Amino acid sequence: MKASVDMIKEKLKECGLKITPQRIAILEAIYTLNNHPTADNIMAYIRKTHPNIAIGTVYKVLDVLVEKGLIKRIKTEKDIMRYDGVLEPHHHLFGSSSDRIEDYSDEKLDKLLKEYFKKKRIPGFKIEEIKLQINGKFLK
Amino acid sequence: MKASVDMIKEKLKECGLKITPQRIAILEAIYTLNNHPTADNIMAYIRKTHPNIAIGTVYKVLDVLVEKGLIKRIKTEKDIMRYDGVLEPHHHLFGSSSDRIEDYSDEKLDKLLKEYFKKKRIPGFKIEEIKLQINGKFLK
DNA sequence: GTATGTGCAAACTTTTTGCACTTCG
DNA sequence: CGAAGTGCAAAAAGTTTGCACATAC
Repeated sequence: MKASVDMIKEKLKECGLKITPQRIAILEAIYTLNNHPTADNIMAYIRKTHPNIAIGTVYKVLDVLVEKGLIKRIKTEKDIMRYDGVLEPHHHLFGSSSDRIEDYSDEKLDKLLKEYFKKKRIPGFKIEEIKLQINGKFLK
Repeated sequence: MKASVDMIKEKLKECGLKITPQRIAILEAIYTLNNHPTADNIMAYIRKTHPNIAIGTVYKVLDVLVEKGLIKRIKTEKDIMRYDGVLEPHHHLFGSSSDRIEDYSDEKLDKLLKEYFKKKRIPGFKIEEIKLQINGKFLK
């Protein structure tokens, strides 16, 4: 997913957020890196063009973007947060012997799950979203 | 799941780990708390009976137990690790507005998924385990 | 002009590490 | 006894916070 600066500005505006170079840079980084980057990855990428950006700002911006739903946090079993700019529903492949995380989209599977949970309710719980954590090995 | 001290000792022995009071206490805590505790939760619980246990020890023990497969780390989107003593395959319900995580077992669903992925291969990836992250709200 | 956002540095939280001492087998 | 494990305290890593200054609208 590659979003233009104009698209990014549009999105920020829709959320009622001010358009700042830092926010644009951070969103661009997430879309460009596209590999579920950490705050640090984002910093490193942005430093090239914005040498003065502060780490605190990166965290603050990421928080706001998550809050507004422009990006998502990814569940991992490390104590490092990773971010995802892909908003369309999708699943994740986790490399069991690496930090690699890849997207996995599968409409047919989603339909199957939707059907299944239409009948099968979970008592005491209202499902909002189902994501698969597919753990395994990348063959490469 | 409530494991006796003898069962715990057995498990430790099977893994080639020495049987120490600290390890027993930590495993007991995880099995008793049974709610995907954090290292801190475990500490707090253990302090009652083992006032001298060190945080460093808790982390070291947890690491070894994960490494040996006696417990698992849970993927969350917080920067705090949580642990799970249930080894049978199961899924998790995540409260979207709380830190609550509950187990969800569903053999029929597991069979469905297994069938599905028997036919549908993911190129470049060897699946080892599939876990559902079911996000939603606990009605209570 | 004013509300919002940024930079910086300090603080905080969670986890890791090193090393002397202790304990299990 | 020797290898493995523990306690302690210091440090690392990741994230959050407060406040003065800067910027978007």
